[in-house]
Amino acid sequence: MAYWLFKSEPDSWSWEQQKAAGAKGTEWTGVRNYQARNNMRAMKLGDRGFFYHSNEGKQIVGIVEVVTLAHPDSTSDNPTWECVDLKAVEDMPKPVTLAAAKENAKLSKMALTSNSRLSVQPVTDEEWAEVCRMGGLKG
DNA sequence: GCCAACGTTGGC
DNA sequence: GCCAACGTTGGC
Repeated sequence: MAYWLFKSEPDSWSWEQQKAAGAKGTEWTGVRNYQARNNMRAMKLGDRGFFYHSNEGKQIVGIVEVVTLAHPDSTSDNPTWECVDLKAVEDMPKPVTLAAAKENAKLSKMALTSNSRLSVQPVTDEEWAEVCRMGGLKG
């Protein structure tokens, strides 16, 4: 299984809204960046991701799961843009802030800290385990 | 609200 | 195909 990180501004799409979408999940729309789209194309059913609030909060607040493979983004006329569907799995018992991630040497190579502009990022097994530990989850 | 970093666009 | 100009993102 692969791990990912999804960024969203809570003003446009928040963790609360994601949870409200329930078990069938909802499209992760609005990605208009090739690198981010390619990451979504590489996703498989059951892959997991962190849900990160940018701007406001600047912290990882929950875990999501990929419930459909990449398909055309229904909010775009251009079939170039694709997205997956995500469902909320669980809250981070203790949200992991960007500041905390930056201070952790094990996370120094994480895309979140080194390429903050990328909205859908790969996460390594080691990074996943470390963030889960910081957040109070087993992983 | 500012601005640095990055990605995209478009003229040549 | 290069690169300057521009727009957007997101941390501060």
